[in-house]
Amino acid sequence: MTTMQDVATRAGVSAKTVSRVFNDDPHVTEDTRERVQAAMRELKYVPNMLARTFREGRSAVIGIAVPDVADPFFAAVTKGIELAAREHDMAIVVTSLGDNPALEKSIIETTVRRQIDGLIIAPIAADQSYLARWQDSFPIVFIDRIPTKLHADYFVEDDFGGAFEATQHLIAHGHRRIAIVGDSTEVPTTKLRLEGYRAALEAAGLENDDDLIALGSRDGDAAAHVCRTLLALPDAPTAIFSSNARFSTGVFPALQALNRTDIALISFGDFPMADVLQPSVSVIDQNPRHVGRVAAERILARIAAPTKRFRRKNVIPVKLIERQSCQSSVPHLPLAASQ
Amino acid sequence: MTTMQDVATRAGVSAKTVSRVFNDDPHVTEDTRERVQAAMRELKYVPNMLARTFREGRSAVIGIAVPDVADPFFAAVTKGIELAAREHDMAIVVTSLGDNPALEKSIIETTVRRQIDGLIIAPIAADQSYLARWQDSFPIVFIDRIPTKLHADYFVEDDFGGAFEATQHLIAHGHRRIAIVGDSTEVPTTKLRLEGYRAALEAAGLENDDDLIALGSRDGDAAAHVCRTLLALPDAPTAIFSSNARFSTGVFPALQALNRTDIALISFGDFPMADVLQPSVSVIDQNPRHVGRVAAERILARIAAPTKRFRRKNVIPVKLIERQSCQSSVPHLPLAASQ
DNA sequence: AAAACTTATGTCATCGATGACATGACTTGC
DNA sequence: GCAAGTCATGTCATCGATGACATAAGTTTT
Repeated sequence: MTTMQDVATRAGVSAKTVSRVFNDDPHVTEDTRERVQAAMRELKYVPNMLARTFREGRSAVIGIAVPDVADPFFAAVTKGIELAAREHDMAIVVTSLGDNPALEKSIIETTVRRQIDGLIIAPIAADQSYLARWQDSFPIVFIDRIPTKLHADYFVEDDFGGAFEATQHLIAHGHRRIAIVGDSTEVPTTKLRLEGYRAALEAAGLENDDDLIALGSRDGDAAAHVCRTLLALPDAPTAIFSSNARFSTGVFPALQALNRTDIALISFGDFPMADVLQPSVSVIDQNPRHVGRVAAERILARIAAPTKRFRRKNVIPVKLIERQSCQSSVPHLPLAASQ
Repeated sequence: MTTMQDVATRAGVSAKTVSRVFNDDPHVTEDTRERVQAAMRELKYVPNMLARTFREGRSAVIGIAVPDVADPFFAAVTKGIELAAREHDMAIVVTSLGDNPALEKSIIETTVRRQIDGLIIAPIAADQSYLARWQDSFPIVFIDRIPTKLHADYFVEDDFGGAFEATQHLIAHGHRRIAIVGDSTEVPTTKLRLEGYRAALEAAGLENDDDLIALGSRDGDAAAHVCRTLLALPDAPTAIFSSNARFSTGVFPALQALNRTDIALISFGDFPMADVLQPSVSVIDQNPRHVGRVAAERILARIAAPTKRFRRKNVIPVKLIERQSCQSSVPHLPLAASQ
């Protein structure tokens, strides 16, 4: 590793002068500048970022903590963050939190020690109060899920609105018995989506049947199982609202295996190939890349202007992408309540 | 930010003693240790990793550079690397190279300045000689594609073998006119897959029709277009070998749109939902997570034993996953050549 | 021509943790 | 009772880059 001192010796100047040349300081004669540059080239000098960032106390790194980097949703979020970060010469350190909430805190703390300049987190635990002590060291932005027991910036999708729209869409296609599948209502996101679902049913004057609320799945396979149970009910649903793309990729094959593609399906969250499945699956699109970008931009803005005030709560609108999966031939029954 | 000096002052000792307590040095009295630990707790001391790693000249970071973090294949590779790295308290810094080969070098150089301890790269450019100068600073491991103009460790899938097997599989299902779709043969991976394809045709005594070699696509959409062109040929293929999952996700919908799911399809590289499409798509599975893990383990092994010798070239076997997409009802024609 | 300023370059200290070595207190052995 | 040894703790220098300040030339002003 060539250091500035090595270059300085070679060029017959002091390390400080090399530093000046490197940083385009105008107070260097053309002659000296050229000698130093020649020395840098000969010795293939490359700055030691670690030294510089250490001195400045900042690492030019944004930490990202998501449940799973390999999940298409978070992979896309990561990409959005990366592109925005790169425009400011920032690198990203990525961590998967996994699915054990108990580990969240320690995983984050390992990341934090690296003097990151900002943290973007999609938490899995039910309490983020442990992050409070870091908040005056660097900005923290939550994505996908709102922070619990902590005040911090967040960018979440419109869970309530999206769920409402999805459910309404199913109702508009004539469905009256609509099930909701997903994980636990302890997940704030899921709770909101359930509320949106319920609100849409109520707005249409449909009754809320608890048998059709099939939450609590842990993964796609569990959702598939839940789905089979639902269809075996005496008064089975004609439509399923999957509250999360992760479960949709379990539910869809289950319907297919049962040869029940007549059951309508709508997914909160787009997923790969959803548009070419048969039937293609209608979804509420969350635009993960955009979520990543705005979260990164907020981090960067907060770094640039630490005292400026920003809107803390940010809800990103979602968009219904209509495909085929809700067009099953259900007779258009009159709604129970009048229009 | 509390420093060791702060803790030291609080506990009435020197910074060095705090360092000793922190690093479990036995030469500290129980009494002092407790006082220091109390001070650490009160001041919420957290070590400054940047200072430590700067002093040691290592950053405890593995750099990862892939064409696109959001691509499911590389997202899975990344996850594999992350899990292996975490076991050694290493973090990962992820970078997308994009699709402009001219930018590869500069993107990598920005990453390298951060004094990474190792680099895992899936290159996109046709020349990696620029990496030579880094090789004695830290280990470099190539994945997915072999290095060009550089000697370095690599872990690649069995491109030739997988392509051979895929093509053979199509032949075994009665196909005689088999097209290959993919990107440019300038990509080493694609070149090898083309060779595997050709070898399989030859082994079966089938002639090689250049009209069926439809390489050069840039993305899924281009592949879809190529696919339509192929099917419009007077003597159209009955089967398509997609040399890359990225293109399969373009080809499949194209076949579907044309209502030509009778055309057999096999993909080099599994992709999300391939198993639930109709027909489900047979693939050559590359096990990206495993690729990531072994690459990371090699980096870690090289860091631990810099002088040890390792096998540089590593070919990871691939596995044919048979699904429905090759079972189209093509009459079993006799092979042109005798068995 | 002396004072005042400008300009190129150098010296030193610093960021936080920690190795190398020093010091001083106390113990052990003969 | 004193040399040698053990142990807790401290001091200093270091990693590489760079701000603050210093110096030594040359230039302008009066």
